[in-house]
Amino acid sequence: MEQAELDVKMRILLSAKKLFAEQGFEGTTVRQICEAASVNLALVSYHFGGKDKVFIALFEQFFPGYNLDQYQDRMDDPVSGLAFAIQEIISFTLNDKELSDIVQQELTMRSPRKEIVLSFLRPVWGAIKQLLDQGKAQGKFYFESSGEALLMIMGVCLSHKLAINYEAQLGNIEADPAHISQQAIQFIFKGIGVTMPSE
Amino acid sequence: MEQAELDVKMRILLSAKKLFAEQGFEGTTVRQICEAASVNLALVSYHFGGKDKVFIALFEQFFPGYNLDQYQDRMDDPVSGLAFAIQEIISFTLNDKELSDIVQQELTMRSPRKEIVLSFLRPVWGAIKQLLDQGKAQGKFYFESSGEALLMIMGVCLSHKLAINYEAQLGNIEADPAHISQQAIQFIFKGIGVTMPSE
DNA sequence: GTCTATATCGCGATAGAC
DNA sequence: GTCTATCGCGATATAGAC
Repeated sequence: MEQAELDVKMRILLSAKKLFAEQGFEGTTVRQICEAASVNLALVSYHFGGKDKVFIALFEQFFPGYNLDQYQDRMDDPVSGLAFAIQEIISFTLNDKELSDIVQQELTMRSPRKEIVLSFLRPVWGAIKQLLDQGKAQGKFYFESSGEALLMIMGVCLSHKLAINYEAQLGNIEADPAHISQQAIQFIFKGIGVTMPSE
Repeated sequence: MEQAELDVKMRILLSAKKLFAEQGFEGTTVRQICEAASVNLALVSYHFGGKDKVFIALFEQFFPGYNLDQYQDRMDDPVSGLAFAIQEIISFTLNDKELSDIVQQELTMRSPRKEIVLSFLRPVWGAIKQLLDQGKAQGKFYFESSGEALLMIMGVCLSHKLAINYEAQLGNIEADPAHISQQAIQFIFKGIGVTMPSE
């Protein structure tokens, strides 16, 4: 009956992810999670050991586990490596909007869960910072400080998530992932003085 | 004794702002607010009518009430107007980090408080969108869609708030408001193809 | 206006039957 | 592994003394 167990655990995780994203961790009750998952109230504690543990399990289960080394060959050149990384990040934020909403929520407060989230994020941004430093050393990027450039890049990568709040104001915005990545890469490359690679 | 009343109300508001920013609205209790404000537990209900009303009062009290028309003359030229607006927004997010953290939290979830927050934000971004459209019409800005450009600008304006999470990784970042605005304006202007105005 | 005391509720967690 | 029933706590809000 291991299939059954995985099934219940997964249903809890998926419901929790959805509800945490919509209402925040504190704003979500175990009762809501269990109702949404069609699961008995006691099973969150039984399977995970409490609401906090569900949060951790969420990231272990759904945060993309790259292993950025796996893409080492594509990361060799700073320019195409940066383009690839930006596209991967935007792809993740579009693919799992719930988890990336949770990330954003937790990062803006001093929650006890912040360190968990950061432990998953740091390697990703670290790899990009490295690309920026390499690119600058090779004379391919133009900025004063790679830390500041990285911040702006983070902002642009996350900006499309703001769109949902301003739909009426923004006019018709293309929702296609490839297009969004493309726009972001263009904007960022202009910002750091790179001419677009010819694919 | 009106001075005393204002004093208690203000102490409640300031404590609530701080705690909401740190812990989120749902993660903060009325008890915590009252303790931080050195005020009796019953006074939040007495003066504001409940925790939710405190949230609304927060924005009415602390959200910068411009009246962007007030700066109409500085907004006449799209280029200098945009630079001015970016600087004002970053200035606000640096000046009241708590309120801008609250904004960011509420925007990522479907909270009942979201509409309140948006009603304060929409005029600001609307004015900037107008600048973008004007600038494009005058051949001063280069982007495909003003909606998409606005999103990236939002992202860059908010990006410096991410810095606190990655201090160790970013290296030494200049914290001076003028410098942060300057960097953001430069990056954005490059992104939309504007050469820096000579002050 | 401010306090204490308390009503009422909903939370997370668990004991124990099945 | 799943259920019901419930414990114990802490939440918001308020009644009523001062």
